[in-house]
Amino acid sequence: MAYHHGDLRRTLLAAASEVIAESGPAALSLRELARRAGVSHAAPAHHFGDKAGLLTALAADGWSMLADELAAAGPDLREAGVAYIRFAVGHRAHFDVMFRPELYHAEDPEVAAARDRAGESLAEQVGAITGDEDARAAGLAAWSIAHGFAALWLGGAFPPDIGTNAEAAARPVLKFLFGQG
Amino acid sequence: MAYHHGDLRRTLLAAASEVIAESGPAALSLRELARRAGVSHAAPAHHFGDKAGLLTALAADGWSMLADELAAAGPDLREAGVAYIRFAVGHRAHFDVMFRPELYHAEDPEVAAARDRAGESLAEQVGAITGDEDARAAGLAAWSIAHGFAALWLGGAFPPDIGTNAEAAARPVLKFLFGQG
DNA sequence: TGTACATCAGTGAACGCGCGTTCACTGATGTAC
DNA sequence: TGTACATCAGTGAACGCGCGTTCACTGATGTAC
Repeated sequence: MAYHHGDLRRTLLAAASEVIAESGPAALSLRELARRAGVSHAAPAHHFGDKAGLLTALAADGWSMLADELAAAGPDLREAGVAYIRFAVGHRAHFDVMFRPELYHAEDPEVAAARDRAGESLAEQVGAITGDEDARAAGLAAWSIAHGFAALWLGGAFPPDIGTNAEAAARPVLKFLFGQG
Repeated sequence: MAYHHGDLRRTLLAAASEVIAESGPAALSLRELARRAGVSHAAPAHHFGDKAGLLTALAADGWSMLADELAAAGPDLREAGVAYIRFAVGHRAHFDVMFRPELYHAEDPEVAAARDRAGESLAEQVGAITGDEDARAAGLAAWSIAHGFAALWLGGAFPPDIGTNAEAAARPVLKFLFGQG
């Protein structure tokens, strides 16, 4: 192992994802990340300042990826819901952290920009299918159902016979909200 | 202060609710609870065995209260959604813990019984408004939207202009799901 | 091509802290007689 | 009414642990000349 790791920042973020996906953000310690990266225990602080700094980087990445996936889903609100759930299941650690603003610097400019970008995607998709009157309630409903499904799925709250494919399980549920069309 | 507290178990659970509502379950320590209850630091372990034991008691209380509130909402599914959200906002600590089964003994018989009771309430309410065909998807949709709204509300994810009354904000959202009737 | 130097990524020893758990104990309560 | 005894709620000292943070340092890299 060279003295200079070369890509330690990215390696530490990947290790953090693993730990959080396995045991939640509470179980995260900088020393554990250092151990996983094969690096001295003081190295993570060198890159991120402190634990909140590392989680801020993770949250920023998460909001940014979510914004990309929502934009890629196109104007179909139901597809956006599926994309939201796919993101949550596929990037569990990011999803977990993003919605715990008390764990990171939520007002960090990079985080705020990515979060706003995700919000705008959703707003456009909602606007495309509703009148202005119902737009707000429809947007909250769409967000709530996708978020709730993802959270309950990740928490293992659904009965076991729902299977292991979140996307397939989600489609009929989202269909119920947005009609059969 | 008498040597025998008299109601320490209940006092410790109440203190745990406060701490969790303020800072999340990760911030909970038995020693902090003992401090709040004005009792020696070893006393909580005496009552609950360990931290997971205390959270198990909290989860059991939570599922039981939720089951009661769902039953009290009557056969109207939309009212059940409102009751679910009211419970989450009013008993934030219980709600937080209930859906983190990794933190407590989720297979504890008392927990399982209360959780099943809540599930049966929901199933009855869903059955009352849908054919059998859609019952499953409708049930998951109803649970998802109520749970998602509650989680996003508690996480402070909604825009500030949504106000401070969760129940009032939730009604038009739930209406969007279950029709205008 | 070679040397000097600045920069900065990562080290490792040291610190103090709060935690969970253990365990022999003490004091209050209630019951038997 | 009084005494003996069992029970159990709560004590407090002690332990070892992993953590975050600090700080003087060392080794690798890149650039100027």
